[in-house]
Amino acid sequence: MNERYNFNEIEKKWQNYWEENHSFKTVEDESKEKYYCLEMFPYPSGKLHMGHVRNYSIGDVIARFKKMDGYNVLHPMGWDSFGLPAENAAIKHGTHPSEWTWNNMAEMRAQLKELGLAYDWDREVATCHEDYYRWMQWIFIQFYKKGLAYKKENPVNWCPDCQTVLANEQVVDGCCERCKSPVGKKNLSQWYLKITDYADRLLDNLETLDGWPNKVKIMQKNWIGKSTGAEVQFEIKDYEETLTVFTTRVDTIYGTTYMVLAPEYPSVLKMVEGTEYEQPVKEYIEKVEHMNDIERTSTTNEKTGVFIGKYAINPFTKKEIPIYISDYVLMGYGTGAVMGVPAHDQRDFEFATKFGLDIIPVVDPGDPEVDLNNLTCACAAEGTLINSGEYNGMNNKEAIEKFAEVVEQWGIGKKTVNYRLRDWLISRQRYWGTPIPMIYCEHCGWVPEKEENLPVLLPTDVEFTGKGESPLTTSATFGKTTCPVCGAEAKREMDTMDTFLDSSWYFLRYCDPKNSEAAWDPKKANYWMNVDQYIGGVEHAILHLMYARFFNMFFYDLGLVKTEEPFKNLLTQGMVNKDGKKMSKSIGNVVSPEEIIKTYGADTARLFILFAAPPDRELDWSDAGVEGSYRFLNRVYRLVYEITEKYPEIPAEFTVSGSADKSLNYMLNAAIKKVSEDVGGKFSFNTAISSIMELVNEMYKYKEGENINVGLLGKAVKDLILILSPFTPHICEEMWHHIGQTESVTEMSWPEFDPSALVKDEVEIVVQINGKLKDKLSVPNNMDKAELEKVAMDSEKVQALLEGKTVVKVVVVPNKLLNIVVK
RNA sequence: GCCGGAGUGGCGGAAUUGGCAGACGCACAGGACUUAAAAUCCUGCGAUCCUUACCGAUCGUACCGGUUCGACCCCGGUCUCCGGCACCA
Repeated sequence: MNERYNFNEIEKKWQNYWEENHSFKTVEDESKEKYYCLEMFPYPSGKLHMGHVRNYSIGDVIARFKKMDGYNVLHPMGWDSFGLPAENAAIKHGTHPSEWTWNNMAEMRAQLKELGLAYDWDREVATCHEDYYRWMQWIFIQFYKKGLAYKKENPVNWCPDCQTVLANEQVVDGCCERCKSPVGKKNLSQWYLKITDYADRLLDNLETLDGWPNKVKIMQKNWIGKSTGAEVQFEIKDYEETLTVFTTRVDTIYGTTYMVLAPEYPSVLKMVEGTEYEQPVKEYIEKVEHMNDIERTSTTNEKTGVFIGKYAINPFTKKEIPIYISDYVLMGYGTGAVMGVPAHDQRDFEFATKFGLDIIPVVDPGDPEVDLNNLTCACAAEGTLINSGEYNGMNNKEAIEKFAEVVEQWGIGKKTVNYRLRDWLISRQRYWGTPIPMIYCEHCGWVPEKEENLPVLLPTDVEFTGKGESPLTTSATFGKTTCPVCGAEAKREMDTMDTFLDSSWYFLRYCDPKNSEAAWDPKKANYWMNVDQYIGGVEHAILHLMYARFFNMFFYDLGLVKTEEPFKNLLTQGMVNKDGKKMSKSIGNVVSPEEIIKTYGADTARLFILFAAPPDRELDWSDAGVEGSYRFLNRVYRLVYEITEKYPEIPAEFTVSGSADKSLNYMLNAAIKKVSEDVGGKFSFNTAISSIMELVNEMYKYKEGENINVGLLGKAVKDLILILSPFTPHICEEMWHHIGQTESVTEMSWPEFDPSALVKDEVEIVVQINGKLKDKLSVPNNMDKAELEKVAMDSEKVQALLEGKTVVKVVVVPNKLLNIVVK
């Protein structure tokens, strides 16, 4: 060990050591308790950013700690390597997406290794590798076989200029992010996964996820958006068809004064055909078609709509009510038809006001401030029914149940549940993704590729123009095949899968990454799953984390995994900002991990990022703060160096005696305890580090004192290195070997604290008068209440302060505090 | 609009969950070492007041109120900021 802390040399040295010794290789071992620590794998964009560094530093501390704590730790890393940027790079630079991606992965892998992350690199997976996407295709076919994958024509985002479908994320302010032209809707036949079949389980299971942040659970709950209500059928006057509405407020049905359909409602055109309403209705539908989602769903819009010339009949009042179409009703939710109750729904109120429709109050909240005959806005409050025939006086909550029963008896409706959650559109007109392993045959329709023929490989003879359909269509060979059922000539599906599918099961592939017979061996998955700790950005709170849960439930149903939920505990880390703003190229406040590692080393970068803020909070990057972390590591290094220089022989046996010894021993054991708790479960890395800093300060003080107990000091050095090692592994490995250890610090057991060292001989008691701090007393530990009270009352200071006062009461908390209440 | 979360020194953040508010670090100021600087070490560092100074006093965890011997912590209300959902019937 050098006199000076040369992080460059040290870090390379130990990274090579770990690699050569396969220090983090893991195999299944039934005799040991397992711990699966997982961080969200990155998209190989080319360079690591600080968000990655934070994410992986957190995971690394946990993984290293758990390993030292005796667990068999699985800590893998891989690449979410399919996706659009590779294709855009191909268009821009003329490189193949594959080349671009693999180059990036190599570069980022090197950066991850520079951070000294304890991964089992033998388990590395890349979703763009045929060994991976082969099983992705197999999984898709299992979905298909269970009836959970289907093809359907639906309106999707369409850029007329680029001639392609766009993902929702690629539509910015209603325009194509690449060419800026307005995005429209187009009906396309696309593949969907029936995630809605799992809506209830996805929702109900949230209750069991005790180890998840509440915030994420609520976000998923909102996203699933379950609402219970009823469907009710309305007859149409002089027309044979009926219309069914969905409502959560069937209790207000007597107040229904009109009906609205979504403009896309299938039978609207038929209903107006040949009437004077045909023209205006068509015009309105066309206008709505040209609106993007932002325009259409804005709540600030004034209500618009068109009367279609027909009347529905309210089944309860038998009154005729006019039927409109309006863009505020969405075809994709409920039935696409809504009963308009202006008195009790704000949207309906606005619509009715605009079109001069009746507003009939049917629920009286009994609130004197609400003038039911002169409403200025809809009244959504609970109350009793009025204007509701025989049901007047009934509580409206009861009426919800009652009316649902009534419509069911009449055979015109039933209680139903609706979800905001939609089926998952997984088709992408892209090249760089998993080919959907489906084949279209004239005779047999859509059939899956035979499982033994997988993978359906991505062809290499394709062009990337950024225009037209999927680049797969430009391949001379890809599309032509034969039907797996009848053998006739057939065509392959040209679309690829949404990359969110790839990332929905990678945690299972890590359990058995090289399996060529199956996606994974359930035995291995049963050993490792579920993930004990998952760590990643909160931006994945809904999509990724819900898709992965959906997949895992499906695998559970197939008997491929033993738990429904894949992630037992979840930690969502906060963003890394600079000067209070998100780091971004356009603002120019990006701090690159590369530079920091070059200037200060990986250990400093890791330490700072863990020390500067609790993991789930935002972290503001501070150059001065990094300096501070660097200074601390230098301080530790110097401490160890100086001690070993001065005391080449450290006795193994020693006794703790004298106040200085006791104080150091106390600090040492307190730090071990604190770090164990903070890293082991609370994930409060910042306070763990601060307790190590306190220990280091104490050791410096002790070292300069008299009567040095070399044995004790040596023990402190040893434990200090051990408890610091999960945070800053390189420097600790260096110091560990320097103090004469021959095994890697990563193979060591986590030190245990000695509870007796934490028992102080004397404790400080706070003396309060009327709750205000007045004095502090040093008394023997565990002094009993009565004696404590006596000692306190006898103290000069208290005596003086009590002059002329009457003591009403004395509250004593042993070993802590004493409060004298006076008048 | 609905649903969450948060508000503590100049800054990042602590506080065993009702018991010394401000640990640890950063910044700043003063000092030591040095020809000098860097590095390092030592001291101070919530506000106001009193005092020559030491000692001390009062206030202080967004704001107002409550419970309690005692409140950053519990309860009621208000404000601000952040996040999610949102014409979902």
